[in-house]
This record gives sequence, structure tokens and C-alpha cells, in this order.
Amino acid sequence: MSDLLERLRGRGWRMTAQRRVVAEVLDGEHVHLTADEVHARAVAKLPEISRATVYNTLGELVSLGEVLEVATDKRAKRYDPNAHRPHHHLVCARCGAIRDVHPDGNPLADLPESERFGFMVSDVEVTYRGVCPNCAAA
Amino acid sequence: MSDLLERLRGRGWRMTAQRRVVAEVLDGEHVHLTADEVHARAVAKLPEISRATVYNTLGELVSLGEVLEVATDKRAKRYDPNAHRPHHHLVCARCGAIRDVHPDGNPLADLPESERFGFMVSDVEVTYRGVCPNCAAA
DNA sequence: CGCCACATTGGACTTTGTCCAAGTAAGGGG
DNA sequence: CCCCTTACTTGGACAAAGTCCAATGTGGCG
Repeated sequence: MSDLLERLRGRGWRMTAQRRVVAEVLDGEHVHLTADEVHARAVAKLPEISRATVYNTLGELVSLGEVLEVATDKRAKRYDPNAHRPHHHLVCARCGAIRDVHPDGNPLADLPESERFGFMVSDVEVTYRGVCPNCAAA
Repeated sequence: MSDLLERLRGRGWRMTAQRRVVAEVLDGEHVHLTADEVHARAVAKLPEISRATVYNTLGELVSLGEVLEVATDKRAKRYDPNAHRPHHHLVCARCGAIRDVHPDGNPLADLPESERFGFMVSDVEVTYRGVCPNCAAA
């Protein structure tokens, strides 16, 4: 995990207590947190950290490609610390749980030139929806 | 398009001027409007219609399965009147515009049993991201 | 054609996120 | 080791999208 801090320093990040805390929160959680959840956990380690800083830092981590933004439901964005292994998401339609999955195939290759309408397509996101074992049992 | 109104009446909808207007707006547009855009167009036809009614009506259309909600990011939800033909979306990262696309391949088939974690997977949503010709030019 | 359950309204409220001017501190140069 | 520059942080105001609610209106059954 100090890998992450190393990489960030290498990219010219000024290393502040606030950024360290946000990075630690993301690195410690292997779930997908909302910005407010990140803020809540960050406050537990550094009480005076502000909401604006958490938003800024998350935004920077996203543009550096260290963290992914995921909008699976219509509520808050979630932040996915697992940016270095490409993957997609499996979402439970009942309880909202999210799992990472690694399907075969490459959906980008499945979009022919004739279906790109002049867009410069750079990325694809796949969201599988279903019912998780817990909810199916209940 | 009166198909839509017929189906809705058949499902016990009380047919009000407001609902008719919202249905007409959606039916007339083959793009994906935000709730506010639907409201703006509805006001043009029925000046006293309220925002709350547009939100209510869109919500009802979604739960009846006549319209799809598309949440591509944390901007406004968009409403996709084309609920009866399966397709995926191409989203502009800058301006949020959405196009329907029909890629090859079947992503559901690309998710092996070992990656389903006991979920009953029923649906898959694919979102391609890029920059549209307009935004690329600007 | 009258009634009442269902619809509509507008405004207050909530949630999520952005912006900004002023204060603070990281870390390289001396 | 200290200072200076400059990037970073802060809190509060603001904005956008959506929800809620009590009062009012009305579609359409009987």
C-alpha cells in the first residue's frame, strides 16, 4: 500500500496528512465507498479534514488513474480502489451489493466502427444485474 | 404512439392532460432526455404542469417498464423511451450526450459460471465512454 | 351528474457535489 | 536548518437534481 503513496509522490504529489489519510482509507477497504463514506472514515483518523479536500483528493486520484469512479445506482458515485486490474461489476438488484467480476471477451472490440458515430471511444463499463444468493434465499 | 397511451390506460392509468403530455414528449423524442428537459418540453405544451408531476410520471413509466432510466454518471438521470428494443449506450464524457448502439457479441455469455458467485444474473448494461464529435471539435 | 380516490401543485427540504477567497504547510534552495 | 514559494486545505456559500407533503383539483365509475 505504500506502493500507492510512492507512486503518488513520484508523480509530484505534495504529501500531506490529508492525502495520506484518504489514500489509506481507500487502500484499507476492498469495498466500493461513496465520497461521504470516505469522508466519514477519514474523519475518524484526522478529525479536522474537510469535505472539500476529500472530494478534491478523490478527483485527483481518479484523474491519475489510481482509483475508478463507478456510477452503478443513481445515488452517490462510488470509488473503486482496484484500478489496476480491469474488471466489471455484478450488482444485486435487491440489496445493492457490488462484487467485482472478470468476464471473458473484450466489449470494446465488439463495437464496430460503424456503431461509433464519430466518437473517440476510450473506455467501456459493464454492469451485470441480478439477485445475490442472500437475497434469493430470503 | 397512441399505442403507448392505450397500454397505459389498459393498466389502470387515469388519463390526465399532464400524463398525456409527458408521454407525448417521450414518444416524440428519440434522444435521451433528462427529467428537466422533459419538463421544459412539457411546459411548452401545457404551461402549468409542475416539476413534481413530471418526476412522478417518469417514475411511473419506469416502474411500468415503458421507459428505462439510464444513470451514466452523477449528472441527471436520463430517460430512454426505447424500452422495447435491447441496446446499449455510448456516452460523451464531456457533454453527457447519449447515443444508442448495437454492439456485436453477448456480454452475458462472457460471464462464466465461476464468476457469478451464486447470483442469478438476469441483465447486463454496457456503457461505452468517449468524446463526441461536437466536443472533440470544440 | 356527483363523488371520491387518485392526481397535481408549489414550495420547502435533502442529498450530492462544486466553488472560492483566505489561511496553512510541504519541501527544495540557500 | 530555515525560509520562501507555491500548492494544498478549509469552511461556508452555492448549485443541481430529486423527494416529500398538505392543500387543492379532477377523471371517470356508478
